[in-house]
Amino acid sequence: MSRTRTSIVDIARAAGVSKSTVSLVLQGSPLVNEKTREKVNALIGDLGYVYNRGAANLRQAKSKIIGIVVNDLTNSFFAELAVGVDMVVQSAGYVQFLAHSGESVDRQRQVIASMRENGIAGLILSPARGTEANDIKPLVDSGIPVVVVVRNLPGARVSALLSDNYAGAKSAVRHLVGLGHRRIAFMGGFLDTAVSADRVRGYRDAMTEAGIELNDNFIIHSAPSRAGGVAAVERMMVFAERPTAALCFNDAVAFGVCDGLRSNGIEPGKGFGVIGFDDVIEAKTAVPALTTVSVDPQGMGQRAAQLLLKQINAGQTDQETLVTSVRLVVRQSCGAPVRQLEEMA
Amino acid sequence: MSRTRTSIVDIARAAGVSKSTVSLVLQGSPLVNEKTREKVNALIGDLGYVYNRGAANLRQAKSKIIGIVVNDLTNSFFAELAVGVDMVVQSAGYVQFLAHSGESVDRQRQVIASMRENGIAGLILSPARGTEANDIKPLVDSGIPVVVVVRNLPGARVSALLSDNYAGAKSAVRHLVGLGHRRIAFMGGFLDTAVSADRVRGYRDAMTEAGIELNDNFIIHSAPSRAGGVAAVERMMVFAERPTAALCFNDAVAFGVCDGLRSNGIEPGKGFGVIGFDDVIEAKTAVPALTTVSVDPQGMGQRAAQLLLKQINAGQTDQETLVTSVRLVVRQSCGAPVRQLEEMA
DNA sequence: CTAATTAATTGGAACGTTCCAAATTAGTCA
DNA sequence: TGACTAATTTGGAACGTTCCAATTAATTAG
Repeated sequence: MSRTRTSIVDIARAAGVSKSTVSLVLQGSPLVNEKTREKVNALIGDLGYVYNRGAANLRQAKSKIIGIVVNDLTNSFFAELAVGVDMVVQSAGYVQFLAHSGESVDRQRQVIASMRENGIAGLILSPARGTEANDIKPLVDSGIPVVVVVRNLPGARVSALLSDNYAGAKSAVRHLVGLGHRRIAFMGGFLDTAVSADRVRGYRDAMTEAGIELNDNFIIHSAPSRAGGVAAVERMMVFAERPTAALCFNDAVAFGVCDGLRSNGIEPGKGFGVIGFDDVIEAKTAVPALTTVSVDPQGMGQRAAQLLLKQINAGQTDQETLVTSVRLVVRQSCGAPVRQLEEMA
Repeated sequence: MSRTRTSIVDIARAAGVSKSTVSLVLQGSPLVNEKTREKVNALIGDLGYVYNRGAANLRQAKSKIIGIVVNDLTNSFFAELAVGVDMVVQSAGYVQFLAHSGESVDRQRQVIASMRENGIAGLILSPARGTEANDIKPLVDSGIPVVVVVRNLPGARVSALLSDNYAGAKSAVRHLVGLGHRRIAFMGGFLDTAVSADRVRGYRDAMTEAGIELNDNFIIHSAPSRAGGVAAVERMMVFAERPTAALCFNDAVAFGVCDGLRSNGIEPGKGFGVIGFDDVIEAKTAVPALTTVSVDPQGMGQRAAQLLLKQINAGQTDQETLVTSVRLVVRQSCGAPVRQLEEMA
């Protein structure tokens, strides 16, 4: 309602002191006398003053905004990741600009440009499919720290936080083999992302390692979503010799596979072993509880944020690539005897 | 890497023109000569100039940032809502500050304060449980438009966008009654939110309307999550006379109920009718596909954003409360004969 | 060719903060 | 008390934009 927002000079005038002093109070400087500090703080409350961070940034060129753009917020993996980032970012006194690229490189470029204009101090990026190092080059050239998560961006001079997809896939397949499965499928995802490629590679290597002949039909690509999982099962059902278990590209696909199996009269975890990837929250409570390779999206978000903050504070932009290890969480869907390998949270 | 970011005067100097002219070009003013415009634009590209929106806001006091805070990003309902908001906000040239309150009123207060400092032009708020009108009073008093979504905030002078929970619950129960059910439960959610209260009220009224005696045991409160759904079923199983169908607080609970039923040897949609609420994306592809009251979170986000933008542009803050109607989407989980009432997308 | 228009351009003030060097006040010691 | 030091306080000058009034250049009319 107020014609013009009350500024630092308004409270300075009211307190009978200079704007510089008020500024000092605002920054909690020890230089200022206790009595004046109190007077100023009281006035700040009374006059309903709100700090203008924009003006401050203008002068000191260090904002308290960090940007995060994810390729698909609708996927709970990324939503959790964003929550993880938010937690640490917020408690470090920063605020988070979140945008969703919807897997569109164009849109991603737009939002990154927009974030730049708004003066972000750093960026966490889960790149849209098809993103190239060049897309973020101007940003990194300008010296703004960038941390890439989940999907790598080869050639870009940025830090990256990835999960060990290869090892995760391998251990999942080994576990299925250990349960006696030989005809094991890989379901969901396309080969257009490094994540997918790594998981498939892990699957392949584990199979050959176990002395099982690879059957290319058993790698069934489909959308990395619940619907994609259903579709993969449909395609599998026409095979003469069907798989007895599947490693899925992610948990969403795995849930879809369970759905698909059931509508074909097969009970997941009984007639067919299913393993997912990511360990989203629903994995634990689903029926049957999903055996999955735990990536801990929220923790990943936290680590990404910490890494970014470190770089922001350090000033220098020495890139580092962290591959976080993953672990297989055995629950019911793979058909393991329950007594075995209980999850240790 | 550049010592200091290149500004409007840098390109002015390079182009041999005044900073005012460059500013004019930036705003696409028709006042400037075509030739100079080209020259300036070229320089802008070459020198890697990036617009400083903060400085501009300082002068013109209208930012292009809109804030959105949701109580739980992890719930896909809210994630989709945020995506909806993002879509229209982004195409209107705004950018979105998104924060997640995690149902904590304190944190919510913090992030709203932070957003204010950063000069948001408006706020979309899905309030944390326990939020009061007073919590956002300073914000609305300062003249910043606020749109409250999903949960109302009685007493606050803000616009609200709610869904007709009462009518939705009623129509769901009527449908179950029409299928011949008499012992119908309401599962999930607590009575601490208006949303929950409205849905329960709709359930009660529809029951009495149908001449069915209310059994308070059949209202089974639990966490509004998948795990809560499982828990509700467990509690139900000990009843001597069990319900034959349930209306669930939301889709997450409904999925949990399906899980719980199955682990008790009951097949959802066959032995027991299940109806959810919200219509999140997974509802369609789940097995059995979930009959649910469609709220269309993404569309709701879009409408909320449009409403907010309207208020921002109009300047005046005349509050309006919109109750959007909902519709029952009949799929498999309620046990309806498939031929009946097919979904019309 | 001059005056009157119209089209382009331009300085400087302003926005709300921080920073710096300098000034003021208070406090201490001989 | 006077000189010296420590503790506070304070004017500007920045920061990068927009806005306004005013100036200059180009065009047209008479």
